[in-house]
Amino acid sequence: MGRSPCCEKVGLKKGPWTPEEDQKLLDYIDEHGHGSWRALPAKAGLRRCGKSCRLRWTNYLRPDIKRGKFSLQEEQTIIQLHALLGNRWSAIATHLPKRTDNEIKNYWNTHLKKRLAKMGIDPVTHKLKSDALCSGSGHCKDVANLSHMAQWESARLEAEARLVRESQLVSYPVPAQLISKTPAQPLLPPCLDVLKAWQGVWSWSKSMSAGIFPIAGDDLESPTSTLNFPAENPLPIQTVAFNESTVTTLLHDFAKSSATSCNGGFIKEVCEQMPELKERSDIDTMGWQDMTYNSTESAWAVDSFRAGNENMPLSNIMEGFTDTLAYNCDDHNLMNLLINLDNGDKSCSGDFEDSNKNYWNNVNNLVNVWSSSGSHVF
DNA sequence: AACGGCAGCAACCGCGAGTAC
DNA sequence: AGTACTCGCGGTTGCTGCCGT
Repeated sequence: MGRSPCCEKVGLKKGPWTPEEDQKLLDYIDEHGHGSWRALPAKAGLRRCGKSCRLRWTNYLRPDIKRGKFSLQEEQTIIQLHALLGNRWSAIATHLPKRTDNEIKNYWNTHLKKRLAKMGIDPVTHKLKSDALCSGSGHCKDVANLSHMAQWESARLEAEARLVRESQLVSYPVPAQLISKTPAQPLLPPCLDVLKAWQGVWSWSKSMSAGIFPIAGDDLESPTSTLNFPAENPLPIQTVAFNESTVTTLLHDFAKSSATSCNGGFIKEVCEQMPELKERSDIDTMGWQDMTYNSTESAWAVDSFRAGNENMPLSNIMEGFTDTLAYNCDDHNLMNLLINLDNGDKSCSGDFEDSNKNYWNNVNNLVNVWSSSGSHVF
């Protein structure tokens, strides 16, 4: 049996909505709520299919929609989130209050994508097509660091999103001591620390290279970025803030996602390389050591990662570490561990040492923040 | 004024995930 | 467990208005 049509095609109106139709839809939803979209058109006296009604409502008629020109801040956010999340418009829209995914998608396709392309930035990878701007400034190293952080942030967004979902379905097996130490935190909006750090880079690059991201054309001079850093110290220490539940989920995912090459013992080993984590009895309590990936039981976790990161294999989260740490001579133990895991042929080079120290410091900061307060920073 | 090209955007389509039965 | 159904998402289409010739 084939797929049933969403509605009877015959006799239903298509195309642009008239003001009368809009009013009918508004009146009905105002009085009854939308309920079943499939049943709505008949009840509301509309000769439209339910899908069309839902789209009209969510993209146009809903009262909490902001229309009109995108602000510079919104443009920045879209570009940054697109770099993190790709074409996941609904996910991007959750970070832009009152904007719909459709509107953001259209704006990206008609404005931002072209603008980036014109500037020599690949709108898919968000990388410069030429490395001319990288020479001598060290900026590319910072961008590379942020790329690693972006991977973390992407994973964190995924984890937080799933926590939100799962909190409504099942109780996640978070250890009691974690729960008791975790202050109540709002689930939304998430703290986009990487974005803020990124804005710092963006702000810095504006002053240094006359606008590597001239997002809004000539009006770039209007200072809308929230962070500015002097050129002699362009990058702040980017503290990545995870709340405890998020880290729990993240590590949980690592254990699962890395299980093809190792079991959950990897997590334990990683944690033991980090003094702050080593002291945490939660690690054993959480049973990482026993975890292995089971495609039947744990498919949901893998899918969750993959769903939004088709271009970023699961192993890339790990690679984010291996790439960084493999160049950091100060982290031999963990480096070797990760190299072995990755089966890569990385050699230790000093070229990236400074910037990667910063990155590794940031990861340690993450742990510090986690251990000390569990609260978001910034 | 007429025409064609183009950009912007609303709306549609097909698919996948989740859910009810 | 299998099937049908609903909903949401992302890609794509096509209408509309603007602009240049």
